[in-house]
Amino acid sequence: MTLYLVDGSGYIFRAFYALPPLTSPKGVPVGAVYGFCNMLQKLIEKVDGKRLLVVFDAARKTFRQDIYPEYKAHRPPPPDDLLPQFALIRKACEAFGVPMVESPGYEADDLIAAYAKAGAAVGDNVEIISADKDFMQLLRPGVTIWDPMKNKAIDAQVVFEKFGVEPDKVIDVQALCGDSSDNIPGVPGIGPKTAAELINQFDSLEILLSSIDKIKQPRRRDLLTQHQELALISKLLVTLDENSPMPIDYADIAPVNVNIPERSAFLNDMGFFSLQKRLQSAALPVIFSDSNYLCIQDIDVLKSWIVDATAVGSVVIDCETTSLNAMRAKLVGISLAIPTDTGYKAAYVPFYHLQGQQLNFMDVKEILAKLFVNESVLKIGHNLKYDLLILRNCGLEVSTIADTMLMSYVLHGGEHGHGMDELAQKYLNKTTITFLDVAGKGKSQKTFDQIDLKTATSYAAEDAEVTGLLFNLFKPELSLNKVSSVYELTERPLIPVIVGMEEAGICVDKSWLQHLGQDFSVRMESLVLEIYALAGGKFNIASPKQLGEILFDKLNLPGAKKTKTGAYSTDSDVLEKLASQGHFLPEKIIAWRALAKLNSTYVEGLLGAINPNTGRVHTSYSMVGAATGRLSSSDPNLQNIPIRTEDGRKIRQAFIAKPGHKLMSLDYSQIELRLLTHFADVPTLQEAFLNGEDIHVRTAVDVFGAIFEDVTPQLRRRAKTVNFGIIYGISAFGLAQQLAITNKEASQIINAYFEGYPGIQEYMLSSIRQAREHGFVSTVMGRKVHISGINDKNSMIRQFAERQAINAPLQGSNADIIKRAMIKIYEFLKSTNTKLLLQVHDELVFEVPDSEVDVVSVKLKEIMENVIKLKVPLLVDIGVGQNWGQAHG
DNA sequence: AGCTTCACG
DNA sequence: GACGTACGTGAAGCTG
Repeated sequence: MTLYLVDGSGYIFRAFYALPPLTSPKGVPVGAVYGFCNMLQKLIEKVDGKRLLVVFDAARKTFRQDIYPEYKAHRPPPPDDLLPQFALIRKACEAFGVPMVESPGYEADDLIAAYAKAGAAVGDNVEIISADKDFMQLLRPGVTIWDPMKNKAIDAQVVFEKFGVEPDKVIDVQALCGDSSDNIPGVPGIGPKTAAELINQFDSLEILLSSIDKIKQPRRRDLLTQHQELALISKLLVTLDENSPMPIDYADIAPVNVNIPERSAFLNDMGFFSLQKRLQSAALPVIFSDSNYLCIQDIDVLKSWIVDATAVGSVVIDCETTSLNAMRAKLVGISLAIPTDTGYKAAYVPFYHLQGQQLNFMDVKEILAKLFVNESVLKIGHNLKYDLLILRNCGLEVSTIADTMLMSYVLHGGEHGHGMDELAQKYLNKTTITFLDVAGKGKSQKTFDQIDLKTATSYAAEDAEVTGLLFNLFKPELSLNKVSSVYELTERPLIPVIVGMEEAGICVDKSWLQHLGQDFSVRMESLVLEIYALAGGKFNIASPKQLGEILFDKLNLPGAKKTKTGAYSTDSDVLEKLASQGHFLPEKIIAWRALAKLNSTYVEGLLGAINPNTGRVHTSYSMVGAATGRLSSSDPNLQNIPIRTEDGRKIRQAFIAKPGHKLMSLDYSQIELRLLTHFADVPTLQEAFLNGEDIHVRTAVDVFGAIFEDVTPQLRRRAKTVNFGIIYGISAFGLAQQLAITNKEASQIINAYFEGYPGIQEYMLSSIRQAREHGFVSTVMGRKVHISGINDKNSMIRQFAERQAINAPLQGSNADIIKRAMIKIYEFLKSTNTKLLLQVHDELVFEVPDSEVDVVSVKLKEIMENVIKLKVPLLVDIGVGQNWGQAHG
């Protein structure tokens, strides 16, 4: 048995100073209470049936003041914001069902010592939850200490580092060196180092005092002789009273007994919504089938399942294939799950496994096709975008869909990932069989068609069942959490749009890429020779480690910076600084790196990504990749095709329209700054956007105080940097870095910005406040982006979260707007021969028949600009050309 | 597998 | 008083 003893009073003070100030909806300061509840919950999760006792100080006056009136006398009274939190923390203990004790005349520390002794007496383990050094004296076999703020154990080694002695001698050292924070006098003139040395030599204070004549140093001898009394009193003061009275008998400490309604009421009262939500989603009763999944090998059995699914009105589907890349994958089987009274029944229908008795796919297809297009049967899937693409490539269409991955995304975006294995663990308390479990990993990894039917069934059917159970769980949550509209109007209708884009792919000019590859390679070869000559020898230019050593050890160039792992940094910031000082080697490295990047990532990457069947490149969009609501693109990533340099634009020119067509690009102009203007309601910026002004020039005027006609390109660029900085949740340091100015100058610019654009600072503060109070921020469409770490005690983590809170509504609203535009455009394009091919966050790329260019472009622009009515107009720029380079303008 | 660097919005 | 930051992604090569 373990007893956990929480130093409640100590924790309150530490939490109060370590955590950011937080107020409840009623305006009561609750920062320390929040920290306390979190800590308590973590403990309760860990404790699991064992016992927990929170110990408080009863009042300021204790027996120690009788011995020594000055004890803790200089301590200021607790700050006003902390006072009301003492009572709230006691309420928190009640709400969490945790017993607590206090005893008049004794400090929490004494009670903890007494309970620790009682625990040791009956052979229990005792863990003290506190970072207070005064507990170190209690450390012994059976008694451990845990620092709840730093989340680490305080063991004998930590004690030795602090006091220079073993735990059992700590009080002797404290008696000698005293403690200014508690006003314990000790022996004046003796510090911790000397104290430890003396105690290690003499073993205890008493032996030391009786052997003063053995001390060689005359000064120490005098001090000790003169202040013997003080030393003995100090020892009394620091020694915890193991015999203090225990208000609850050791044997009667009740196990934790949570009263859930009471806890909910308390947490809601405090405004701790994120904690409340976390606790609600824990411990849900979910019934799994007996895991005796059926492998369907008989056509009549399959038919009966379809009858069932049709009768119930919903079915989970999950395709098993040979590849994660949907455009290259071959379908080998489909699992199904159908709701029952208690949960789901699940089965697997294999047809293209290499071994085992299976149905003929043509027969299966015929039966499933009817089910899939039946609009009164809901087809549920996890990442249905993938399954829809696979099925479409087999000639199967699916209507009326629900996607548990997207449900998780709108409910829990920013909280955690949305993979099925992770969700099953988190929400169903179920460890699923993973693909790696059945297929192995590395070179010997099997494809799914090589898996035996029994194993395949247990994996595939389980996935279908899990998906069904997740659907049951998430569906009611959507409206409870007010995210139904994001799910129904944005995420779900986007699925077929993305399927269409991935299926369409885009044409790349193979011979142009090969030509570019040649050109880049030749230029790299000559750079390599120059680099070796400048470096005085051969080395691997692609190795940052070797490069760093050459630049900073061998050539002793200035400005060496270290990365967080201690290696030399050789990133472009560093190299460019060196190059600007006239060093040739860094300049050549920069040039080589640019070409190496273009060659490997783009020339070779894109050539390798051409699908042999379609001759086009098909990216895969992740609908849940970015917490803010953005899409992400991979395999290959077509959202980071170069454009900023001349060589880079040559890569972009490789994306071409098919014969008789043009590529057309429509992008939202300054959409995030417009959104900021909308959210912050800044009159001058609204006016500037209404008048179609150059917004960065305007900023130069408003913030730098320039005259409109005098804004140079350089000044405009600086203003642009500031505008971007604002969107990113500006910090003086970050802006200073970016503009190569001092922190002070950067702060002045930021202040000028806040003054010139009233509303901006309020927007930032309200975003941060919302994140603190609710754990998420919201976009224009009501998407929630959860922000974690906003209440963290570590200021770095906290400030990072604050910048996220500022940026996420802007980035996320942009994502919402373009997604809604894509959905509307998809409907419109059904009546044309134009296809939407790519999305790059604020840009859409289309392949348009030459004859449709004029008509379609007007309509697309209109749709995009009118997705939503903001306090500023949305503006879309259009470009058309034979390739993406031309189209982007 | 983690780190570093760099491509984009 | 020190710390170490601009927001969001994915891919490639090196290193251990």
